This record gives sequence, C-alpha cells and structure tokens, in this order.
Amino acid sequence: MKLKEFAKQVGLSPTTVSRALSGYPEVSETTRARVAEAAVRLGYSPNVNAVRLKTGRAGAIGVVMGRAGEFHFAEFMAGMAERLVAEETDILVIPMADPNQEDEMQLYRRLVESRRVDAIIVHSPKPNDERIALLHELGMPFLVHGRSAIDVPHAWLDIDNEAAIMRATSHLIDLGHRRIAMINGRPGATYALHRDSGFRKALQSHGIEPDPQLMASGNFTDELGFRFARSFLEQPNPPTAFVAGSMMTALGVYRAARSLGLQIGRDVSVIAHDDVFPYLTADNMVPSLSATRSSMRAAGTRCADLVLQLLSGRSPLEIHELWPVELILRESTGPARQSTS
Amino acid sequence: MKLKEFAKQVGLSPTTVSRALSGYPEVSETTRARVAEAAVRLGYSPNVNAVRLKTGRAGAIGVVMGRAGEFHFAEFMAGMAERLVAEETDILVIPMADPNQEDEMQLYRRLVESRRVDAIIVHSPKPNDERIALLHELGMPFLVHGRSAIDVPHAWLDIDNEAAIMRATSHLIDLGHRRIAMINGRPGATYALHRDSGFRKALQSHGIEPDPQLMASGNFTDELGFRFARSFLEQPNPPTAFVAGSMMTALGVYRAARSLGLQIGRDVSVIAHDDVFPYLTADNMVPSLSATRSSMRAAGTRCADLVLQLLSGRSPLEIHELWPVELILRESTGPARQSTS
DNA sequence: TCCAAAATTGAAAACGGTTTGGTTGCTTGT
DNA sequence: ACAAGCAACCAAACCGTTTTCAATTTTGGA
Repeated sequence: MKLKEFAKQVGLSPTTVSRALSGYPEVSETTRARVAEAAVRLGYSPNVNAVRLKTGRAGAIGVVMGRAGEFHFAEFMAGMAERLVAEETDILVIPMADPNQEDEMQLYRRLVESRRVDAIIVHSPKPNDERIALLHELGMPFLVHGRSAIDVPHAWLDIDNEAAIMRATSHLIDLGHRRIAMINGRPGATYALHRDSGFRKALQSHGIEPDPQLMASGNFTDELGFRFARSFLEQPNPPTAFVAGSMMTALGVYRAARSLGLQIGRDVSVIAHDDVFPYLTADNMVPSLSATRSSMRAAGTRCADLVLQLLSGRSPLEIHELWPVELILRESTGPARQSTS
Repeated sequence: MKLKEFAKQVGLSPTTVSRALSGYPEVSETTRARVAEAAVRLGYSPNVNAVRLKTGRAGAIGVVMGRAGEFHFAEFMAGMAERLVAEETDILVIPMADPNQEDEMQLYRRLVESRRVDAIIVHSPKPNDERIALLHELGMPFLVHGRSAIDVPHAWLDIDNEAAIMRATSHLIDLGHRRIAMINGRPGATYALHRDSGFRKALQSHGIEPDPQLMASGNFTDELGFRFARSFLEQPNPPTAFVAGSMMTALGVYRAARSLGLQIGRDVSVIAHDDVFPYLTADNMVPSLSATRSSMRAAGTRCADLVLQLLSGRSPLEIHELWPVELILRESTGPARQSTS
C-alpha cells in the first residue's frame, strides 16, 4: 500500500497523512488519531527507501567487523541491539576485507560516500587513528569505542583500562608478588597501551622494574594465553602472578599452570579482564577467577544511545565517557609463596 | 557528486552513464571505459538510497539476532562477511525484542514490509517453524540455516547433526561405554532434536536403552555444562562418557570431572561438538578434546553465497545442502574403565 | 459582526537515480 | 541509391516519500 492510495482511503492528502504519521505539530489531534488508526488497520507503512532518499537519512548505524570474528563483538552488538530495538535504526555490519591499512581507509571512505549509514562506531582505536581523522574530515558522525590521542574532536566511550590494570597489579603486589607477568592484547590499540601503562605504573610505584621477559601481547585466544604463560613459567625466574587480557587468555593461563602442576591461587595468582560473557563466567572457573570487570554488552547499549544523541544534534565534544572498572577478587589470587619471592 | 553533474563532466547523458556503470550491453566499450575511469577519478558513486528506491532492491541481507548474543553468531557473521565483502550487499542485524512468540512473528512481518532487506537468514529453526511459513507466505526470499520439517518449499543449509552425534555416540559405545550422558542444546530447535535422535539411535542399535536421567538440555554455557555434568556424575550410577553440545559445555564438563577428581580420557570420556572458534580450540584443551567438527564460519560464507544465488533467481527448491560432520578423536576419549561398566 | 492571525490542509516540487521508448547516424544488402 | 537493421545515445517518466509554499478554514479580539 502506497501513501497516495492510503491517503485516498483516509480521505486526506498525502501531505497531511505524512505529517500525521511523522508527528508534525501542524496537524490536529483528531486527524492524527484517525490516520494512525487507519495505518494500523490498513497496514500502511512508508517505504523506507523513499523516506531515506528524501530525508537523506540512512536509518542505520555502521559497525566495521574485523576479520577475526572476535567474541567480544557479538556481545557489543547484542548490547547495541538492546537499545536500538525500539528505534527506527538498524545495525549495519560492514565486513573488513583485509587488515591492510590503505584498504581500511578506503573502506571507510566508501562507506561514507555510499551514505548507507548515518553514523559509524569505531572500535579499538589507535592513539593516532587515521580513521578518526578521516571520518572527521568527511563530516560523518561517529563514536569511538575506546580512546585515541588524536587531535581531532570526537565522541568517545571507553573503560578505564589503565586504572583497572593498575589496580589489579597493585593488588598482586600487595599480596607480595614481585614477578608479575602481563599478557596484553594486540599492540597498537590504545587500550593495550593503557593497560601496559597501568601495569608499569603499578610496578614502578612500588619500586619494581617491569621485566620485558614477562610481557607479551597478541590476540585474545586460549592458545596464546597458554603459550605465553607456559613459556614464562618455564623461565629460570618464573612469575608468581599473571595479569591476563581476556577470559580466553585466562583459560590458557589456567591450563599452562595446571600442566606444570601449579595450583592457581596458591602457586600462581591470576587476574584477568572480564568483559562479562553469558557463556563463560569468571565466577564459575575453578578456582574462580579474580577479574577486572566491565560489561561489553552495557557498553554496546550505551554506545548506541550516545550515537542516537549524536544524530539528534548533541555535540561530539560533550560526549566523553570514561567508565570505571570493577575489580572482583575471587579465588585465583592469593599471597605470593615465600619460595618464589 | 550527483549523476547529473557527473554526466555533464563526462559529456554524456545521465542515461548512458547509468547504463555504462551498471554494465548494460547497449553502451560501447570505449564509452564504458571512459565513464568508469571518470567515476573513479571524480569520485562518483550512485546514491544508494536513490538506487534502492528505484530498483526496489534493499542491498542487504537480514539476520535476526536473538537476545542471547550467542558466540556462534559472530563466527557465522564473520563467515557471511567473507563472502559479501566484494558484493554490493550489506548485512543487516535485526535485534529481537523479546523471545515472545507473537512478537517474533510481528518482527518478521514488519521486517518484510519495511523492505529493508532483500532476503533473510533464519537460524535454529523448529520442526514446524512459523517463521518459515510466514516468510514463504509473504514472498520474501529466505534461507534457513538448520532444518525444518515444515511443508513449505524453502532453501536450507544444515549440518548432519544426527549422523554426527550418532557416530560420536557409537564410537563411545565401541570403546565400551554403556552409561553415556548427553548435554543437548535448548529443546525445540530441530538441531537439538536431530542430535537427540542420533544419540538414541546409536544407543538403541547397540541394545542400550537411553536413560532420561543422563540427558539434559539448555543454553550452551560453561555453567550449564558444569551443573549438568556434575549432577550426573554424582548419581548412584554415573555416566562414563559425555556427549556435549558445544565447546562451552565441554569446558563445564571438564571442570565438573576435575572437581570430582576424575581424569578425562581415562575415568570419563568426552566428545563435544566444535563449531571451530579461533579463540578456543579443541586441540588445545587438556586433555585435547575429541569433537564432531563443522566450521560455523564456513557455513556463514556458504549461506551468504546461497542467498546471493537465491536473489539472482535460483529456485529455493534446488538449494538444500546437508554438510557432513567430521569426527576428530583426541585424548578426551578412551576405553571405558571396567569398574564402571 | 468583521478582520487579522493562527491553525489546518493541499498541490506540486524536490530527492537522485533507473528504465522505457524513442531518436540519430551508420552499416548493410539489393 | 534506398530501405532496413543496428549500434549508440538521450529525454522524460517514474520510484514513494517529504517538504515548501500557498490556500483554506477557524479562532479570537475589537
């Protein structure tokens, strides 16, 4: 059913009908009610493509998905979905062809030009992220999930990675640990740098020099968690505690410790960062895992919300949210054993 | 840059330019080349919304995301993305408001009416799935990922869950196991029924009566894996082997066995279904996990491909793919111990 | 009661492309 | 030399809305 036909049925002009449905003020309440009722009854709804052409709005928020198919991604999206479900806004997933630098810029450029999205969410930004510069230059509204040091005004939401890891590390130090290993995310992204910095600061403020031999970074996989932890533990002067970048990493660390006959929480302490997944909870691990916790899903919800604000005119300059991160202590952390100090 | 302006620059009519770019035959090769070159040089690309309005194509495939934010989902999407990256087709993620039945139908109905997608992928269908009936009735092209027994012609791609679980179970029986537990996915979905059926068939063909006390189902979470496994193992006549529905479930089963001092592969055997996640691999578990394996990512890629075929006119009746599932034996399966038989 | 101002409603012009139905030249075959 | 056929191009209609501008009706104050 088209507008013209529908309008005829209701006995009004297309103009008035359009206005009534879009909630314009210059249409009387009685008319609006009549139109709304008829729309439901006759099953009329405006053709999205026509609306989009006319208004220039795409009705969608773009999220670029890296090749890795990160498990975080689904949670974040689920969170966004929670906020957008009642809205007239879709989530458009844009696949990234190659991790190639130039290609990625090209992808964003094309995405903007194609006008398929009203706004873009940028993930895992780097300190000097070209994407941010580009989007700003092109005038596309965007929100950065994470932080960048780039000198371009932009909206962002991030969790306080530095403080989180600093606190976690400090806690380990307070427990008497001196040799603490760190398994970080892929280098380059700001969050990894922040965590690195938090780690170092905690050590240094206690007079401990960070040991590069105990620091590694890479994808958040069970496998890398295992490999790094294992190689650290096999060093002549092994760590007594670990700070792990993700739940998957933690699984690997647990496995490595076990494979060497070490008991977690007693021989080796572990704190990981937990993005809160419904299918794998820190509390249920054995022993239960101490973690810095921040819900990825909540971040998704809030990001969606902020993007909507952005689209309804709020200035990006006002939108900066830094979320504190909880530290939840469970059984995987305990005092350092004397023998290893 | 708009078509009109661009056409003027190239010295041709909008008509010819449009045709040249869309690859129509009635334009000379020289002209086409000239236009293509100019388009790149001047950065012209047609306004998507205008194209969509005119052609009626939405340029997107819809995927409805359940609330759970399943970890499978991201892999599947990543797979789709792999196929669609070179195509002019987006992935539209449609959030599902409530697991409420009626609401879900409403969601699909609105989605179709809104014309935001050219096709829909339906996940985890039930044997008599209303969504399939609805989409068929509404004339929206769709592909079912999974299978349904519904008497409505439709395209589908599924893995052979029944054969997979039957083979896994048979293998356990061959190893001497008689008390085998099954932790299945949420009841209702066809795949869960197929797995259940494969499990029962394997047992019955060996003269073993399935014990309802050893069968459970629920979400694929670490926690449920643990809870079910633990409760089974604490029964008077505990199982000596497990068939687990997912990697996460397997993690829980491992944990439960360990918590009771049982050694996996010796005291208790485990086979799980592995959808192949980059961040958690069966091979790396300790002991390494025997698994029925089928790549979720590959399924996503193929589904995207099939949907494109559907859209270019191939009949849904021709599109039925049943993928065999590998059984990979590793260390988590071993002969049943005499004491427990 | 009458008139200006305010409240409603409509006609028609966009929005930016695609596609129908020509038109124009140029080859051919006779 | 001429009609027919064909290749290459173009003008204008159309996709289904929103929105500008103008027309009409109501309302309120003098």
